[in-house]
Amino acid sequence: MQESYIDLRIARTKSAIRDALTKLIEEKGFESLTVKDITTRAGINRGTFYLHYRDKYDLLKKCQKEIMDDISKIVQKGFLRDIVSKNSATIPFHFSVSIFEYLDKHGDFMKALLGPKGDLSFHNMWKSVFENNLNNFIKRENLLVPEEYLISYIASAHLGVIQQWLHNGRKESPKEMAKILSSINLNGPIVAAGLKND
Amino acid sequence: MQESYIDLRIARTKSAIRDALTKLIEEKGFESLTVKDITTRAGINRGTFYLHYRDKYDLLKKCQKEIMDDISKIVQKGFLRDIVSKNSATIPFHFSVSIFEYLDKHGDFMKALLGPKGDLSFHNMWKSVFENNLNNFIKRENLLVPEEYLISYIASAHLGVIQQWLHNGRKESPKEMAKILSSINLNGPIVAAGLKND
DNA sequence: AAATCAATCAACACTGTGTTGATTAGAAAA
DNA sequence: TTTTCTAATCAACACAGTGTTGATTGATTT
Repeated sequence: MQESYIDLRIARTKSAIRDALTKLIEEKGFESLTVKDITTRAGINRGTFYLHYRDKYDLLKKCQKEIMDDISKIVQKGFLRDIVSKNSATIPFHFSVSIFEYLDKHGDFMKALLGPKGDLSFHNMWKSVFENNLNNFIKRENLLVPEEYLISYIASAHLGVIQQWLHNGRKESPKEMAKILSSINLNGPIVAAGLKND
Repeated sequence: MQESYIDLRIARTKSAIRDALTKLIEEKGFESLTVKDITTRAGINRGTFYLHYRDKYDLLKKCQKEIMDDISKIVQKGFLRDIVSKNSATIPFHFSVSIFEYLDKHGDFMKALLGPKGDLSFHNMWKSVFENNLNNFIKRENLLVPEEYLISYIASAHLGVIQQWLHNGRKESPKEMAKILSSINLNGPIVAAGLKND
């Protein structure tokens, strides 16, 4: 079996483009960077960029799609496991760990895109992932507050913690982070803040 | 006392520009819109725009600064009240109501800027407001989780609920929204979701 | 009614875009 | 190795939007 479906030149060019993209997003933010910036940084001709991507938005979209496809697989795995275990009393801990492990693996790119100069639509994709997941676990009969606000609350909170973790340089392990999240979720932020002895 | 410090023509032009900005952000997002778009929509000459703003970023910055100045005043008022009442056991309810009332008053602009096609730096400004406020209320001795993650969690969660509320057309009253937030904060999201009887 | 100054308009150079066609060079296949 | 591909290069193009200029118009103020 021949493995040479990809030309080495293409692989080199593409990874140079994506490395340049990651760095430039952190430096000046996605909207401020130009195709010229990317190709200069990547050390390739500007025309070459257009052989692979329609424009900088197309590049970003393709990078993000790869990420979200991976995440879908992780979500599916977690979903199957939960069907088996039938334990939906808490936001699944193992799913949470898997997510942090994935984020860790793609740390630089994630930090750039989920950071303060990142891409808002990518933020929203992540929120949607959490929102969809929450829909599978919420018991609609017992809600103390409107479902939509509860879901927004949790999804945004989780994204916020992830962003903070990426910003801090990912010092805590994925397991530690999952524990922190589940601790706040279970006790509630007020108890976690030590403002109420429950 | 003469009130005519501002020329009517300037006032008209500026409000036309800001109305156009609000609508265009909702339609195509801030980054995609051009100065030409704004002036065409506002019915003014493109050159006129540059008499008032350096570029579209300057316009956005000035709009946002007005908002954040107002918010600072609201925060200060709340802070003074809390010094008097000494009741810091909960995230202050009245502060929360004031914020929702302010957001309601500037609903269209807020929805545009805090929405999915809005401006990330404005999102971050709001998060900072919440984070700074939380720093005044957290008891650092009793924390169950690292302070920074707890703060990120709450700040992001609150912004998320606000965004959802703006997106939904602000159907609930500011008081209702403040109640919803404090309910989740006090009980914790898991209890609020009916997944644990506490 | 006169003075003031915001707004208009046309023209300018400049930067980045996306596409073209001819050429070069490096990877794959013989 | 040599030959064959084809990715990458390069220069040139029209086009969009930018930010600035100087002369002119006209609404508002005094």
